[in-house]
Amino acid sequence: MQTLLIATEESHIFLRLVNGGSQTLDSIKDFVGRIFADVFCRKPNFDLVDQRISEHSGILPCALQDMIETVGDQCQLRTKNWFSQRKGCNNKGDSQPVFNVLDTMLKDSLDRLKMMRECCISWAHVGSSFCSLETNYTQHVSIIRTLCLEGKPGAAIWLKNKMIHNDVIPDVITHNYIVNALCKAGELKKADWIVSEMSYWGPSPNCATYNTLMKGYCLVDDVDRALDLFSTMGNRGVMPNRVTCNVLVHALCKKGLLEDALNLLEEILDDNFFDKENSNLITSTILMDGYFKSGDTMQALIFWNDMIQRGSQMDVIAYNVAIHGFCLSQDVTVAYQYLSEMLKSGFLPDAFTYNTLISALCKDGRTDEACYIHSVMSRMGVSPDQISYKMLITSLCIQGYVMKASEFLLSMLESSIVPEPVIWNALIDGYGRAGDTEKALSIRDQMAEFGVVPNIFTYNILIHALIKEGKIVEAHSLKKEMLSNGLFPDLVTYNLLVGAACGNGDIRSALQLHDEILRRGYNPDIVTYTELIKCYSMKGKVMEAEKLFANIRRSGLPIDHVPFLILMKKYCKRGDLNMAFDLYQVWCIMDFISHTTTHLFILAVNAVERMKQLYCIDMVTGHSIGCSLWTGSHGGFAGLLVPTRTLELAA
DNA sequence: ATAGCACCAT
Repeated sequence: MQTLLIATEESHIFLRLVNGGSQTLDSIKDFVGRIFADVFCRKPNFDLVDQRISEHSGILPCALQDMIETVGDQCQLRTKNWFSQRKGCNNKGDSQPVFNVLDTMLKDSLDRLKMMRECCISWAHVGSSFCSLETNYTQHVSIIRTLCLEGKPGAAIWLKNKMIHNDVIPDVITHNYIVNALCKAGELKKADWIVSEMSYWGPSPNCATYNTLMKGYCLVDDVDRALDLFSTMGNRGVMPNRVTCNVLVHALCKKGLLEDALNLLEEILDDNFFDKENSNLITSTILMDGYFKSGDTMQALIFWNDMIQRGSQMDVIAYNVAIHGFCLSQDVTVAYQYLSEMLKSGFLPDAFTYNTLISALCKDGRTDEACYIHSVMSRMGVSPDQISYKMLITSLCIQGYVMKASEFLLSMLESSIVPEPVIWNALIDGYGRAGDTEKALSIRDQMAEFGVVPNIFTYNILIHALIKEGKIVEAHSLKKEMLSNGLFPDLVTYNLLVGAACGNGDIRSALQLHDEILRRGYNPDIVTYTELIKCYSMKGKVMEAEKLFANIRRSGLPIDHVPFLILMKKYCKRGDLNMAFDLYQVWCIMDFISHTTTHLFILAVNAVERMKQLYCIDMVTGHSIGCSLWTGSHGGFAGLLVPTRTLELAA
C-alpha cells in the first residue's frame, strides 16, 4: 500500500490516495481531476499541486517520489495512516513523521472538503443546483435541518453562514437544530459559540436552545456548566420549563446524585409555573430509573406507586424502566410480572422491553430462555435488532454453542442486517475457543466479504486462538497482516505474543517483542512483565525474575497478585520457606488478598500445607498464614469465577 | 415540532 498527499485548488484541499499500482504524475492528476469534478463540478488548479510536491520533495527523500510512481488505477480515498510496505523503500521510518506533520496541517482542509461534499450531497437531494444563489429560504433551511439530523453540523454551519452572507437569517428553530447537532457530536465549544452568536446577533436563543446546550454539557459530563447555564438563563429572559428540569434531573441521576436531583426538582418546581402535584410522568420515570440503578429498589417502587396513585397514564418507557430495574436486582421473575401487567394495561412491549429481558437472561446464563424471548419478539412483530443479536450471539459463543450462534448470524443476514464487528468477533472467538482456528479465519473472511472491516479485536481474538493452538508462526504472520491493513498491533497483541514466546520458554523472542513494544511507543504493562517473570521463573532463572519483579515494584506500575503468585509457587516448589514468607508479608501489606480468587486461594493454602510438610514449621508462622487466608472477608470467595489471567498464569 | 425518560458493548 502506498500513500500520497496531494494539494489541490485554492482552498488547500488535500486528497490522500492509496493504491498498489505504478502510475505517473499525469494519471494522478487525472484521478484527482475526476474526483474534483465530481465534488465541485470544476477543474482543480494543479499549479498548486506541483508547487506543494516540490515544496516537500526536500523533506520527503524517497517516499513521495516513490509514491508518485506507484499511484495507480484502484485509487481510493482513505484517511488512515499507512506504512509503506514496498521493499526497497528504506526510509519508511523517516517518512512517517513527515506524514504526521502534514496530517496535522491538512486536517482542517480535509474537514472542509468533507463538509462541502456533504453539503453538495444534501443539496442534490432537493434537486437544487449547487452553484445557484437563487435558492429560496425554505429550501436552505430544510437542507440545514436535514444536515443536522444526519449528524453533519459542519456542512450545516457552512450553509448557514452562506445564507447570512446573503442577508438571510435562518430562524431560531433552525439554529437549534445546529446547536443540537453540535452537542450530539460533542462539539460543545462550537455549540456554545453559536448560542453566543445568537444572543448577540439574533435570533435570540429560546428555552429549547438552552435545554439543548445544557443536555450537550451533560453528555460530556460537565453538569456544572449545565447548572451554570440553568442559573443564568433566567437573567437572559428565558424561563426554564419542564424539559429543562428533566435534562438536569436526568444528568444528576446519572451521576448518582439522587439527593441533588430531588433538591433541584423542588427548587425548580417552587420557582416555576408548572404545578408540583401533577408532576410529570417523564420526571418520575427518570427518578425511578435513577433509584433502580443506584440499587435502591424500594425507593424506586415508591415512585412507581406514586405515579399509579396520582393516576398518571403510564407509558411503555415507564414499564421498561421498571422491568429493567427488576432485572438489575436479579429478579427476572418480578420483571416478568411487570411485563404481564404491562400487557394487561394494553401496552405492547417494544424492542427495549425484549432486549432488557434478553440481556438479563443472558447475564444469568439462561441463554435458551433468551432465545425463546427472541422468538416471541419476532412473532409479536418486533424485529430483533443489532442489540438483540449482539447479546444472544456473544452469550451463545461464551457458552460454547457456536453452531447456534452462527445460525443467528445467518438470520441477521437474511433480515438484511449487517452485523457489527463485535458480533463477528464474538463468533470468531467462539470458534477459536472451540479450537477451530480454520473456521475462525474463514468467518473473518466472510466478515470482510460483507464489507465489515476487521478491527483490532478481530485480530487479537484470532491471534489468541492461534496461540492457544500452538500456531505461533501463524499468529506472527497475522500481526504482519494487520499492519498491511493499516491496523497497528496494540499492547494486547504484544502481550499475547510475549505470552506465547514465554510459554515456549523462548525468552529471547519475548525480550525482542518487549523492545518492539517500546519502539512503538507503548508502555509494557503488568501483564507483559508478569509473562517475562513467569518465563524466567520457568527457566529456573529465579534471580532474573526477582530482579524484574523488584524493578516493577520500584517503577510504581500498578501491580496485581499474579506475579506474587508465580514467585510464591516457585519458592514453595523449591521449599524456600524464608523467601516465601517474606513475599507473603509484602503480599499482605499490598493488600492483594482482596483480589484473591478461589483458585489462588487453594494454591496458597496448598503451598502452606506443603511448606508445613517440608519444614514442619512452627505453628505460629504456619498458622498465621493459613488463618489469615481462611478468615475474614476471604471466606466468601468460593463461588467466584476465576479470572482467565490467574488461571493461565498460575496453572 | 426545535429540547426531556428505557436496551448492548469483544
